[in-house]
Amino acid sequence: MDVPLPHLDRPFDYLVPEALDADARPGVRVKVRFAGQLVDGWLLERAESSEHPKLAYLEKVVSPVPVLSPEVARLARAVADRYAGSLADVLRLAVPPRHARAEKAVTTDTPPTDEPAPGGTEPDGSPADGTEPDGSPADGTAPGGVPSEAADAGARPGGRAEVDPRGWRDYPAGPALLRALTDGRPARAVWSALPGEDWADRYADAVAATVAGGRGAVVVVADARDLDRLDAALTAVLGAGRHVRLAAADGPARRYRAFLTARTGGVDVVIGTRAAMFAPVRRLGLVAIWDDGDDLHAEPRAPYPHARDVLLTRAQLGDIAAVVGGYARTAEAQLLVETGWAREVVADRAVVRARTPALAPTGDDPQLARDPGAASARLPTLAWTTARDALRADLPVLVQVPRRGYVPSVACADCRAPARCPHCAGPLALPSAQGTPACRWCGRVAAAYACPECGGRRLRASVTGARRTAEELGRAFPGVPVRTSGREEVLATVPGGAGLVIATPGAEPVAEGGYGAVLLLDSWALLTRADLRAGEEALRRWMAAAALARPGTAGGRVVVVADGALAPVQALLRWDSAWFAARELAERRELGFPPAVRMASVTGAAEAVADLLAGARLPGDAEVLGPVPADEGRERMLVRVPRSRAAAMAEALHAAAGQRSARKAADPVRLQVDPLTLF
DNA sequence: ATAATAACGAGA
DNA sequence: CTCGTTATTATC
Repeated sequence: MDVPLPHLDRPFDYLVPEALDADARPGVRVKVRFAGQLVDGWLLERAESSEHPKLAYLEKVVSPVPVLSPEVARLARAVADRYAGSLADVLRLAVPPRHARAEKAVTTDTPPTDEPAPGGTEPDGSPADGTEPDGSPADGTAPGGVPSEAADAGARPGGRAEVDPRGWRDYPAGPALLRALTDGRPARAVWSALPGEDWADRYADAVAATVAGGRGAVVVVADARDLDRLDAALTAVLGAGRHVRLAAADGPARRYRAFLTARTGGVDVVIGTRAAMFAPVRRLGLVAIWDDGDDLHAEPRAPYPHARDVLLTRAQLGDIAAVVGGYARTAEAQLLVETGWAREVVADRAVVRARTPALAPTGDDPQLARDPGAASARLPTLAWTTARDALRADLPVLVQVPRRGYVPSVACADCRAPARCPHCAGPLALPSAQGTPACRWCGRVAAAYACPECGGRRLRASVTGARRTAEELGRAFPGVPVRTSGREEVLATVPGGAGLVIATPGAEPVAEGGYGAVLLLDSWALLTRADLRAGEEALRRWMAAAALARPGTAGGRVVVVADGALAPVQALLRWDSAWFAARELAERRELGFPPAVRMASVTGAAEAVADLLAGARLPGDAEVLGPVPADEGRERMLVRVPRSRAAAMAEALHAAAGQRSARKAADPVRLQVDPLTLF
């Protein structure tokens, strides 16, 4: 039933009239009379009998095309359960709106086929924690990992085309991963890409290996620029017409057309932005995501699923291989490695050293960094000389500057460590300019705050990041062409000669031959954000930019304007995001933050939030934190449970939301499981 | 939403 | 005890 009310989140039985018998197949959109009115719905399955005494007839089959495949239907149910949401909400994300013209064009003579999903661990009815990919390895059904070279020898069925591992040879487990894909084994990899790596080519190789074994693939990237790059790489490897791209930005007609092409088996490979995470693919053998730390992977519509988690759930449900890749590793990916669910695919340190640009921190003089005055004062000396040398060598220089608009928060005035609540480790904020700092989570006032890092007792507001203009930097290097790449206009590539490129994070163009120098400015603005992921996010952005530099042996240099003692800076200098992710995950275990635990946020009017939580039969070990004020007079509560209780918490919250909607509680409450930002 | 149903209370 | 009104609950 395509109604978003949580208490109606279950199937309903209808009679099928003779005239609709042929068209009424599982997966089609239907219209039925429900509570007196016509509503949209999904035909999930045909049955001989029903428990229900008096059934109504199906009103209409909207289109005979069974757009919802059995595999995606099962996935959508699992995703709804995980995120305390309704099946209807997930299906709205999974199946794009119908476009009649596109449908006519695609479904001339290719009816969809529904062979059963390969293998597959049945979720055995209960919304058990066992369907979760990143849970404890104790469920026993998760062999995981890339098979070793030795174990793999001779196991391969004959007659299958072997794909050249090309750049995957740089990673000891790489060739075995590709063989596993060709052999149709559900290998699971967390891939840390080398600096300078052409990630799109590597993903094209992985897809080609999967296709060579007769299976299909889904690859999700964060934005249109990455998608263009992957698109080109796949076309080069597979040839044209073997894959489709699925992105909301491509428009409804193109999107639906691509969707139907995949659904009807016209192609076996779908790439796209997060709209593609539910793409129906025949004999799906591989799901992959690039740069899973990018917050664009989080769906902003209910129930707010994250592309990484959807793909991993999909892999878990169907014995499908999974690759989670990026230059930087997220704490979530680290958890996959530490629980043994996935195996890491990383290069040897010697190879990392050979590929990494020369990386150096430069004394983060806060006075210089913060001073909005003269251009010369804005660039620390090392950054300036590094850029100058690269330009003299006729090489391009990339300057990464943070975007404006970071949330003001409170940090130690002496060492600039973000100030956290001594009680619950939430972020401190200053309610007014001269007020006492208070926790934005538990509301406690931190009157006698002392910095745990340096013992400092003074606090200051961290200022919002200021964008350097191209003109300002241009003045520092007269006569050099300056390009900008940012929100208004994103450049995909720049030519190889001397030139300055000013880019905001995520918009850095690829330079022909690599940059001679990369400058990472205003790091403190990234690091002092009031965000659980500030360190991880800073490292992710730095690595993405630094990866575009030439190797140190070819003159590539990176200067990060930050204190070299800080952990994210250390991780960058050593090009070791696995180390940082392990550290980050350990810290989150200690503080009780996701992904070490599962959290849900309940946001809405104060009474509504209290009402919902009062009606929720939460697991006994659930902690309820808050309330803290949210925007527009609403407030927010957080529920925290151990990962083993995640399914129970989601179920309890969904049921409580159902009770509320059943008695027509007006003021809405937003439920979010593992929200990206906790404060 | 809306209709069926259970619960409740006032007046006979 | 019955009727009429209101809260509750299911909606195939």
